Amino acid sequence: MEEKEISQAVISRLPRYFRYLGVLKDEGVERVSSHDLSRIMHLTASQIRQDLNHFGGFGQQGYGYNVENLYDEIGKILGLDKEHNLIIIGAGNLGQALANYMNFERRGFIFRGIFDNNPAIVGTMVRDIEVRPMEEVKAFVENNNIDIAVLTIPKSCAVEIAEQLVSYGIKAIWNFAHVDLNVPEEIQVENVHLLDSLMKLSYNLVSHDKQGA
Amino acid sequence: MEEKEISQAVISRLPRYFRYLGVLKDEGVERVSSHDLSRIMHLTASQIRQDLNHFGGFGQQGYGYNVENLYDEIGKILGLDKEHNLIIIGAGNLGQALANYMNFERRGFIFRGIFDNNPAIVGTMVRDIEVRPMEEVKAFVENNNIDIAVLTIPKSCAVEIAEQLVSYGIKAIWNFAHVDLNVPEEIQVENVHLLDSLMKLSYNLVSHDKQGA
DNA sequence: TAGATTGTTAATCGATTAACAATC
DNA sequence: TAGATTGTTAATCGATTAACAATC
Repeated sequence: MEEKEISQAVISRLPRYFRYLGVLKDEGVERVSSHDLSRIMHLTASQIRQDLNHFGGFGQQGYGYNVENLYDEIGKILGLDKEHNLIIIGAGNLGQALANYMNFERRGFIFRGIFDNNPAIVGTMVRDIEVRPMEEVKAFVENNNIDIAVLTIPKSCAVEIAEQLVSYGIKAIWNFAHVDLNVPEEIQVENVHLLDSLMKLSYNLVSHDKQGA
Repeated sequence: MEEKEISQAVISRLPRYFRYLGVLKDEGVERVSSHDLSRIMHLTASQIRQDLNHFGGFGQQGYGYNVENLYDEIGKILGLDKEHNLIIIGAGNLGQALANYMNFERRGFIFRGIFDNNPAIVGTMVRDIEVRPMEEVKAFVENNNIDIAVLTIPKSCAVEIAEQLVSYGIKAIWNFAHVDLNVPEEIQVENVHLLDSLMKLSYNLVSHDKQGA
């Protein structure tokens, strides 16, 4: 158990570091100092060094950080060197869009199946995979080593279905339903509450207008 | 200028308050104390009172908060009593999914148009609205009082198109492209970086496994 | 009135920033 | 070696929690 307990604030910044380092790497940049990176990313050099040092001393005094090395290390920290099998629950517009958007695949998130309880949708193809009925989820999860479920179903049934998925052995839920789930704390949940995000945008828009008036 | 400067941490919690109050309202609950609400929402009563008091004294000693009134007030704070016209830039899977998912409409976010530069998509119908070519964006924004643009385009062109949209008069951008935009600070931007969110889930999944081993 | 619960001030906690000795 | 830049400790800042007087 090398790492103690790293705050979610730090974790949330890791994918962004990863992204910027990827760009630098693609540009052929070999090394970067915390100061350089801070200018590009609009945060403080101090914060970058603090963040990275939660996971180890990746830098070298007088030199900075090796871009490719740091990129790889952060990838490993994020678990991108491992493959995760995921299924999508709910083959509506959003479920299908996520299934088709598969930059995720490139990062090790493998789309294995998609399920829906609407007979009109079951049997149709989504990205070479047939939509299966909900009754088959249990067996599918158990037989295919699925650890992530993506919830793109209405909030009215999301809480219940999440509980079922956990009982089938799911370890993590990427929740797009607009409701807070009720699962044991060892199950990882990441919420994407689109309406909340849009409301926040609305607040900032309206309150900025008010101040500018 | 009644409000000074309210932290984004507080703003981020408002939609969640709004959601829970909506549920209570639908259940016919008339009043709620900060303590009751804290138990339901899994946060402290103190935080709820602090958060709400940034915007005014909505409660009453010895009674608590009137559910319907507080719901309405938070709605107003979030700007949900006003209508916003929005357009979607990029009619791929995600753009179409968002166009069709219109719980947003119920909150005053009105879908007015959708644009794409792919000739194979231009002219097709998305939710009774024809996909228009990108050349028409400028005139459309100027003539239809559009204030929000939803970006569901590849990151390779997102930064440039965002700048153009701003020059056409867009006030806010809901950005689904996996890149940080470069717009003046008076333009409100809300990022939805799906891959970042999934990576965070991955981190928590992997690091939890490690600790449980 | 007595009990309940707010609004608000003060205390605590955690996260960010600054500073600097260590070291490449 | 001298200069650069890290890793890390200390200082600051901001956000959360606790406490309590005000008041319905």
